[in-house]
Amino acid sequence: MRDATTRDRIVEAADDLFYRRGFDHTSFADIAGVVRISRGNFYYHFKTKDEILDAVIDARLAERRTMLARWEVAGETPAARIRCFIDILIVNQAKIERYGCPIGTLSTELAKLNHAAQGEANSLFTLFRTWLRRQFALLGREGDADDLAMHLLVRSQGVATLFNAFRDEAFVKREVDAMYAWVDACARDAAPTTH
Amino acid sequence: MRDATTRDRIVEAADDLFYRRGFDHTSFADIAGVVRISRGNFYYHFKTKDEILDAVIDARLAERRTMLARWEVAGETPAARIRCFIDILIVNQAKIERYGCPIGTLSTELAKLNHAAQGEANSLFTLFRTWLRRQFALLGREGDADDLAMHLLVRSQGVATLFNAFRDEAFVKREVDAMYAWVDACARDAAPTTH
DNA sequence: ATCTATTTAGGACAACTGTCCAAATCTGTC
DNA sequence: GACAGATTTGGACAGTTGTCCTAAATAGAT
Repeated sequence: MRDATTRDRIVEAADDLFYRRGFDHTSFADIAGVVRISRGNFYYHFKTKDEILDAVIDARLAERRTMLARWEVAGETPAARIRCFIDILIVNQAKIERYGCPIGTLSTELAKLNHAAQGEANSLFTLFRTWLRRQFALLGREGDADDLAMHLLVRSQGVATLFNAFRDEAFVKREVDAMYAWVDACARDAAPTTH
Repeated sequence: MRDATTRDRIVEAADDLFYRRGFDHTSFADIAGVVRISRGNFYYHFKTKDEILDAVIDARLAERRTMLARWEVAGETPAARIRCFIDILIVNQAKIERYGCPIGTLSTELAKLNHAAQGEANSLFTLFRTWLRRQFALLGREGDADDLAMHLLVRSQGVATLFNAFRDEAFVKREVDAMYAWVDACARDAAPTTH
């Protein structure tokens, strides 16, 4: 806790490598090579590889939390905030094309490894799910806000997976536009001021 | 090619283990344990682990091809055939809940490993994409058949990923019903016999 | 300048990895 | 029953893995 720079650099490098190569396929040697540190030095900061994973998940949680908070204070409408979420697919296009969604691919990998940190990793999903649910509720869809949140997660995850496979930017644009239209339709259905 | 039983048993066991644990995390020892074979025997049937992966992908391609052909001869409408695809999420519910989609998770893993067989694995996606595209065209949506096919892949992939994370059967049922309704709407939009 | 606690380096350790080989075993034919 | 080819065995191999320990280096306070 005293000198956090080395520990933070380890977490930062592990975060990046876990994303790009996967948790299991990233070795201590890989991380050490990036941080320029002795392999044996890890044990001082983390007792096991799983502890590094926990720290990486915590870092991702904190980062996404501040990102969501930033979207809140913008003073925009709930629909505009939801569009910020959809825009992740555009903003992070290059990385998603190569490595997929950082949250979805980690969750998938840990499920296959039957890893103890599955629940921790899924709390990343839950963070977005809860945030989206609140936005849909503010939109006037209190009744099915959670279903709508899950539906949007479904579509963003699916787009990320297939973009990673086919690497077709036009496909992403089409799907993002369709998600925009879907959010607008959600808002329209909520306001009973029909023609 | 002469005596295929041992080779086939290796491919079958590898197929299962690659799905449940992932390709990278499955060792020769794991497969040998299932097939009850000496570790050294692999080299007689396959020179490298990558050759086993190729054989597994070929086996999956053949299996899915016959499955799609079976859905064709049923004499059903294109919409009914598309529903067969959606029903995979219900029929294979237990496995998808534990291990995700066999095609999507393999594609994702090989992308992270930057593996040479990425293209081979993606041909599994292409198989379904092409088949769905044909069904949507038969439905009268020649113009955007491929977009509709990709959209359905998006949603099934997203549902598989999030089902694997949250393990909520009611969520799958909701999303499958929504996909049913979406297919019906596609058919309705195609036939210009509006009210 | 000395002492103490923190941090790092370098390597030992056993287990496991994919690959590869020589010897043994099995199988079917003459 | 002997032979030849196909199949399998068990282990060698060099490399990598996560873990762990001890000694050295560093930094800060006195």
